[in-house]
Amino acid sequence: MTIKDVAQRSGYAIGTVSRALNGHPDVSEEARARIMTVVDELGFKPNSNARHLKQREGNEFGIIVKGTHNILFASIVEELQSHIKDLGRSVTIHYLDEDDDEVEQAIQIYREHKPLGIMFLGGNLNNFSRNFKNITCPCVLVTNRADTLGFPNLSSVSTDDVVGAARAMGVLLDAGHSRVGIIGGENYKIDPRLGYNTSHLRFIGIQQACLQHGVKFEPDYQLVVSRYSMEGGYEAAGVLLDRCPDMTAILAMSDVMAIGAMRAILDRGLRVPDDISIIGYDGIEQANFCIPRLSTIKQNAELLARRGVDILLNQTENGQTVHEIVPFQIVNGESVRIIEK
Amino acid sequence: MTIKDVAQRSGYAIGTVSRALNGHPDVSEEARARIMTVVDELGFKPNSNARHLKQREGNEFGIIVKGTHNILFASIVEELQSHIKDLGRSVTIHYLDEDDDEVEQAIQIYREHKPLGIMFLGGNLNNFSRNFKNITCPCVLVTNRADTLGFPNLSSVSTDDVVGAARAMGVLLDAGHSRVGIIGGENYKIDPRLGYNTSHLRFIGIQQACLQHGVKFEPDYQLVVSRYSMEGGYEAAGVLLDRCPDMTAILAMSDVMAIGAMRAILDRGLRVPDDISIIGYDGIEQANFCIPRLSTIKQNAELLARRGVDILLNQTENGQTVHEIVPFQIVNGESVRIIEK
DNA sequence: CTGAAAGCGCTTACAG
DNA sequence: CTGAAAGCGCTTACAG
Repeated sequence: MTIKDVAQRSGYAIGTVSRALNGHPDVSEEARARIMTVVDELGFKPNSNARHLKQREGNEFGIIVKGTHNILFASIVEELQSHIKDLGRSVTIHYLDEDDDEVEQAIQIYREHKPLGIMFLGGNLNNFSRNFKNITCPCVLVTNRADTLGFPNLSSVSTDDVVGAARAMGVLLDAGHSRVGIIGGENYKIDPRLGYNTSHLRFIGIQQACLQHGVKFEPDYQLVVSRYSMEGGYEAAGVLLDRCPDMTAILAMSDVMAIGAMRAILDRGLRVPDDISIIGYDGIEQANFCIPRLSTIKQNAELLARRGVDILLNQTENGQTVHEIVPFQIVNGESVRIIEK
Repeated sequence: MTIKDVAQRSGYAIGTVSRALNGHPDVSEEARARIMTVVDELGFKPNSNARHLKQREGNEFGIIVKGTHNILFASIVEELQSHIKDLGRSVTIHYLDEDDDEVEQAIQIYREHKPLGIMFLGGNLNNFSRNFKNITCPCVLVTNRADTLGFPNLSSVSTDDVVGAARAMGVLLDAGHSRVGIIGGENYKIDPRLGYNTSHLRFIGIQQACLQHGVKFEPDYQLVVSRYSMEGGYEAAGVLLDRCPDMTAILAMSDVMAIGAMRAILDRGLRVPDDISIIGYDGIEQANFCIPRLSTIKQNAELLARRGVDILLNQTENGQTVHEIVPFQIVNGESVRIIEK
């Protein structure tokens, strides 16, 4: 079943069928109606390989999601989809492995789909700086800053991770916790001119908060690095509990790690927040279903998505890139105890 | 950058380049080496649109995942990927919306990718019975039974949902709970000759367990239908708590619903399991990090995946379909209390 | 408004 | 073992 069958059956040439199918204006109402009838009768669906192979410019947006397990991304994707649909545009979502090179994949997608624009959910600045020059359509990086990269077609919209982490730490310090364990992601090396990765930014925020509060910060002692998962958080909390007996609180750089940490604390016979307070980061749905409810820094998924779409659309029209910061919200759950001084 | 560039630079014809690229045997070592060098130099990647357009048979498997939010599926996908890679095969994963027609999508993928075989993660029997006849490559449906459909190229591997749910209910009944609330998914209508959907099978299992234990089962009173989400479980539990004041336990047809229900119970000032016991279904990672740990029926993701791959590979070789049942495991968490009689 | 034809980047019989 | 050529199913100038 190809466009040829539709042409034959409708009595028009395949070129006309193609034009009708793609909503070109230069097709008579009569032809359009006849062709559409046949398309319905036959249940014809165009072969997207052929279409993409020939088309010089697609009419869809692309979303590249780094990591299928990232719950925050999942909710941003959902918002993204609905916003794009609201605006009458369509979109294809590409899920990548956590450790795939998202820019390399994007180059492939760019060649093969010629999207109107690409949204990246999560990204590694190293990958961008190395290869992004090969992509020339409008793009926006969501949840990471891209201003330091200086590409003329790459916008970004993100939460200020330095300030967010500083506020998270501030919550604990204000509550009287001066011995705080940190569960963080890895601060992988980036050329400092490119900026920092998310974990590193949050690290800086924590450092700043300690400085402001006049509290000593000893990463070698207080910080344990782990994967962004419940299991990772569980293990890291175990290490911290062993290493820092005087610790009264834990800051986890993501909610999933915090949830793992909570379980580890309980398994040691301690209680949250009575013995150990805990604060997470991201504000995923699950944080609100935890027992006790998790205090956290909630990234505004809805706004990140909406601004991401608007920025990208705007960029396709006038070529202007922007690097926007979206506000976060401090969620006071039940996992932080105020210490009497 | 196309295969033409590689041909030009290597001094071979594009046909030879194509054969070298695809590992055909009839290429001299010399040509292969030279071509591969050029491919590396140029960083050439074949255009998959062109490849798929022309190729009469792809060399990859396809996985179609129904629902991006399904945590059980996510872990099965992970296992699936690694098993397929272990066997030296490659695979493309297609994520679908919860309410997309997975068979219609599969037909499109089948036409455009010509996969060696397709694995479905989750599926609606109605969709299969309506359209699956258009797919003729080997397929396997994972987590649902497909034996009643009788397609000659569709295997299945699943957990016995009737027995699983009966055991879940049995756990509660054995513990002395006779007033049990059920949080279930919708039993949508299927032609009974086709079998039942997952929620319905679990419903039947619960019914059977009650019968066996000589306990009355009144769906209209005891059962609340909801979405498979924490929020859904939360709301459903609220309804049950209002409606059934003498209820001492809840069975949720999925862990995520159970987690939502736990939070709802706490928000009413009740405790798990002291006031209300709860058991889930699926055995997702998160169940083990809950506070209290969730008792549940754990589907064996690793085995479902491994058998799924083996069955599909076997089917590609000898055309035989099988419908396999994989054992589950009862996880005794901390969420079920034994009532003194 | 419509048709005929070129061509997108590959793969694959077919010769040699 | 290698090359020349046909063709996959579309889109898109180009005529008319």
